[in-house]
Amino acid sequence: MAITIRDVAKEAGVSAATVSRVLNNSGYAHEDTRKAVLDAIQKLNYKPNEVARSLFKQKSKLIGLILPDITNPFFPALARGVEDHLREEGYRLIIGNSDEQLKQEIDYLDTFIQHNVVGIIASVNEAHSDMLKDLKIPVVMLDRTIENLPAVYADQFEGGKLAAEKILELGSKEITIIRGPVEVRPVYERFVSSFQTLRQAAVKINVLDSELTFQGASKSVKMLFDAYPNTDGILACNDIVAVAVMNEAQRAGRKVPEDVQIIGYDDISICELVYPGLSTIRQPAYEMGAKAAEIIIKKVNREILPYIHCKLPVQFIERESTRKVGK
Amino acid sequence: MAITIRDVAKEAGVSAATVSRVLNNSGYAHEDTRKAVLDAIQKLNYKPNEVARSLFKQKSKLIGLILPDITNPFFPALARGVEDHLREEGYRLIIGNSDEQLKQEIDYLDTFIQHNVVGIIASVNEAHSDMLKDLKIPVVMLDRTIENLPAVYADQFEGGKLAAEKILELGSKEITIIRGPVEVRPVYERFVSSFQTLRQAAVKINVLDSELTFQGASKSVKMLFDAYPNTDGILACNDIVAVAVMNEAQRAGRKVPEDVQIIGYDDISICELVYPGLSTIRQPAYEMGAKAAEIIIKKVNREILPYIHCKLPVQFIERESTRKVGK
DNA sequence: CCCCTATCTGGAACCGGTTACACATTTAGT
DNA sequence: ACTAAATGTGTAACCGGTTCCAGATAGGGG
Repeated sequence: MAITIRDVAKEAGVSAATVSRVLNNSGYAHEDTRKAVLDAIQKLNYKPNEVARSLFKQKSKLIGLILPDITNPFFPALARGVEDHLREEGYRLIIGNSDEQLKQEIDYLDTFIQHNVVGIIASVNEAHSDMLKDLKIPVVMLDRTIENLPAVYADQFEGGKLAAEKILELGSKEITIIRGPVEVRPVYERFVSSFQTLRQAAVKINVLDSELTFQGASKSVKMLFDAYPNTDGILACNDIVAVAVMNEAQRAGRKVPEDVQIIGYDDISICELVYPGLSTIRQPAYEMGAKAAEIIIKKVNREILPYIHCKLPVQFIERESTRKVGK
Repeated sequence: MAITIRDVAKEAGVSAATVSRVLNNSGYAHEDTRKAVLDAIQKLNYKPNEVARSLFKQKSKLIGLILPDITNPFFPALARGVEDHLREEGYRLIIGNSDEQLKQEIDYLDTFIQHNVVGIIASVNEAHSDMLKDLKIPVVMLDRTIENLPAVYADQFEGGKLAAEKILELGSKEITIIRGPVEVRPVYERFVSSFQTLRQAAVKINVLDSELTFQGASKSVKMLFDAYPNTDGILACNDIVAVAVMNEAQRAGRKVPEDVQIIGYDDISICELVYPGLSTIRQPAYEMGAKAAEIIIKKVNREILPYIHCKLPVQFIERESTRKVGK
């Protein structure tokens, strides 16, 4: 059906082997021959079949990406970072949403391998590490970490600490931490770090649990101000929860940031769109994705890499849900 | 390296052809043989190589998806709908963000085909239709339409009309429509429909242009209330712009919905998280994605489909950025 | 002018599946 | 019991590239 390398060979009056050599710049090819082949390729609009290539070479131009849920606004930025960087190098992305389910992760992993992907970028729970352990292709963890695997992630410890320090510095006295699911490692870490930092200060601390999703967040947050009527500072486990809290605060007639300050986590795009703008801890999601892509490509090319952990810095983004520094 | 069909054949004491027949339930296979093969597969944990299969059969288990930008919150829902439905049927997704750029669309399209994808789901501008016209594999348009290609999309005409009718019904007298980029067809259609509906009423109409992105929205909307100080109703081209408008309204000291009502478009997840909750026109994004996946699978299986256009209904979601009906 | 090497090219095997076909063995029908 | 049809299995070719190897030609040095 489609144009094959033998069609090109015939058109150029050479053998398939020669076309292949011209195509890959491998071995010798006389200048005239090369030109004839290139012309034939042009004329027939030939595009080599990646599948055949992949079968013989035992390696494709595909990278598999496993993410918890692309519907959670933190992950599209990661994915975009990965994809943009990968594209420049000629790689394509097969993507799978796992919903944090081991079964789905394994399912995608298996089929990725069946498709000869040359590398895997995964954002999965450490408890599921077994499936990634003895793969014959490189794996890079993204956002999450698993022992002995290279990883790109943001500094949760610093992030949690930073959020706590800021809210203390800005004068909150009874602080409620909204803790996300403890199974999600980075979310748990930022909680622990915030908690420890707050504990060293003379403030009251409340802890409330919440899902990370849109649906879960509004529910968990409903009773917040009934349960802790005197809370005047809130550290949310992510921006979605923070926005839900802001919503609830306004509903409860509390002014943000005058009555209650709120700090989110992630710095997803909506932060600067909501009113008041949401102060937050920024994770450089796009850069994390791009970095993971960069590492996986190096690994695929068998470059030897000195480091295996790439911890990116977070920063406090001041908007309007916290009081102005120095006020 | 990996286990091949011949390894399984040797283990089971049969030929590769027999293993293949058992695997695919094609041709005959004695019950004992079948069992021996299945045992061998189990024992060796054999997973057939999709690449080899794809090469011979000239068709893979891959579908290509081209979206403008996964970072825009409307698209992840689409993608998720596609993926979830595809997964159930054993298909995987190669994904590409185009940023509406023809060059990138073509680039992805070409490589998708090189990878033997069996179908394409695309959300691209009608002006770029040429590249999709004479493909030998099925194409389904998603969110956008192109003549003569099957498409799944939401009813923009109805959506634009609905938004206009609602805001009239709820009493706004000077209505500002924020028009998105006119090149983006569905966005333009909803504008036209709103505009036409409003024109039949005795109200003043303003039109303001804006990008659809987070970055663009806040900028475009900055001068809104200076330019149209008497506007008391706003129809935004999407929810992001609507949220930016809400932000700006509150910043300008105008109460929503008392002083100014706002209706968004899309019903992305943040709508119910912001304060006040954003009334909007809901497009069933997840369902659209799932439907597109369903159609592409049927097409791949050479089912003959009676319809080629699947227009899904939109609905008005009432939240708090509009006054209560009947008040 | 000869030999050695560098350059150039095609044939054939290979990657790991699938399937057409040939051949062998059952099973069934009369 | 004898043939015809149904069942069961292996061999080999094929999908579209890549690469090893052998053979051919050209170029360079002595």
